[in-house]
Amino acid sequence: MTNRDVSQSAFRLSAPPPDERSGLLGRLLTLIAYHRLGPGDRLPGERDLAERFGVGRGAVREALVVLETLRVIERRPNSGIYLRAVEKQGSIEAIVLQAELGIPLTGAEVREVVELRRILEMQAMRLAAERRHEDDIRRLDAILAQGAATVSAGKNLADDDAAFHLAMVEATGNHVFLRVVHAFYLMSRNRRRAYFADGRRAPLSQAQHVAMRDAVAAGDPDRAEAAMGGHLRGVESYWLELLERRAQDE
Amino acid sequence: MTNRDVSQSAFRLSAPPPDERSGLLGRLLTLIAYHRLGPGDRLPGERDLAERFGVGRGAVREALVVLETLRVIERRPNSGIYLRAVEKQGSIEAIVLQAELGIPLTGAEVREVVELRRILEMQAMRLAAERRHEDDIRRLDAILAQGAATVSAGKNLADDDAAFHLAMVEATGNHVFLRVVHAFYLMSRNRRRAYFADGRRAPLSQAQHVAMRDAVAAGDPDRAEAAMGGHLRGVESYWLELLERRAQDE
DNA sequence: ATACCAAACTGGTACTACCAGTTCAAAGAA
DNA sequence: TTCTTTGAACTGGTAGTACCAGTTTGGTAT
Repeated sequence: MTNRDVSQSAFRLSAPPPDERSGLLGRLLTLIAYHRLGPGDRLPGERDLAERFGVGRGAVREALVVLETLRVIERRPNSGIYLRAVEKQGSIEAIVLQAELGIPLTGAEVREVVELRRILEMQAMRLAAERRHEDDIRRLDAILAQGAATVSAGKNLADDDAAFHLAMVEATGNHVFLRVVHAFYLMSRNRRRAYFADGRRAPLSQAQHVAMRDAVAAGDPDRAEAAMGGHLRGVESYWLELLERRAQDE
Repeated sequence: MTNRDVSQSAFRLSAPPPDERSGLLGRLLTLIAYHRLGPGDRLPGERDLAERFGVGRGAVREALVVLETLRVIERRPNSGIYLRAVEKQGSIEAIVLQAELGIPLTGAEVREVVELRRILEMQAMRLAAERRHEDDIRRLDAILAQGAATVSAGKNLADDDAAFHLAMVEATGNHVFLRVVHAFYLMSRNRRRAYFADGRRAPLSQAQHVAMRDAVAAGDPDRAEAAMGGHLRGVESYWLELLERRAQDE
């Protein structure tokens, strides 16, 4: 790439999946990254942005509303648009958005997500084992059956895997809990698909899932937690190894 | 300014308007509640909503964009606007929005938030005690000093309390963790202020906070976790008693 | 009863116009 | 020169219009 202007960002190069950051939101984040804007910095005005991106002002405003909702920016009437301390004040959904736009998580974020996921899911297993109802077990079984079909067909288990883990959290009966974990699965969908691209991993996951289901059905929190712990160890090692590989590439 | 760390803290809990539901967002949610709309149901068209609320279509669209990013609704081009399974698929920030609009949490939500908060903060204390740096301890001390001043002045400790707990999570070094807990504190700010409206609670909280700070500074995860556990027990009992009182009123 | 088609309606988008504040630099007063 | 004033330019907030390209729907012809 030789030519470099604002619209052709250097940011795109660092994104392994050139997942068409064509959307206005992506282009806005690209602009922020390109100009190295930090907390407190002021963005161009709405009219300026609209002209720069070749879209209407309404479209720009809608994108800005999203970023404001996610606590990425702050819009001060009659003054301007300002960046907030993203890494501290941003919402969890902001990371989800980031993932949807094809912006990969930073190394630090990956480690943090992995750590938090473990905390949440380990506790979820305890609660699920203590409180599970028949409906929960039936839902788990249905997902496992679906997963078995997916494995047989040689398809990607990623979504069935997510459904299983989310159903486990749902079995805690805590919907707020479910929302939080759901956000984590939304932000890591691409990585999960990549993980299961290696077909050998799916059967192992399925087997571990079955063990987890049984522990929960038996109402054994300790066994359930241990099963989840072992399951997560395998997944986490993949994520962290991937980080090391990425670090060596640079 | 000596306590610049505190006042210039990244956490702005001073919220948007705790105002009535005068905003378009609140009116939209009111409409949804009034018509008893559930998952899958279709909302009136944008033009209809605009006329109904006496605002421009652009304003309606911006409100809808917010609800869509929070996964409350789904907008299908050339078809309509549909409600999603809020309690399962909605984002955590949707609850924050709800709180900002003055819509109280349901009893189930309160119990779930309390439970999840305990899980998160107990683990946060362990990690904080293991990893705390000097900066973290200094930040905690600054917040405690600020809190002491607040108590002396007889003011409401709510925001200092939140700042302390968030600083604890920040001491884990996990920013994603911080984001999640931050959302919890955003959604419960009003309740926290009500809690500290009884001035007798502030000194107790301060004392417990000091104990927690010491345990973390000493690098003792078990003591830190236990201190947080005791602290939370008191707070939780207030929340749950409040629920019983509310239930009896009905 | 079925197949078909056109009108009505939908969200997506651009553009214009106006308001009410903020910002800031130039003009004026000390 | 230094400080004050003031006004023009600019800002986000909002309403309104027009058009596009699909979906939905109801009535017509088969």
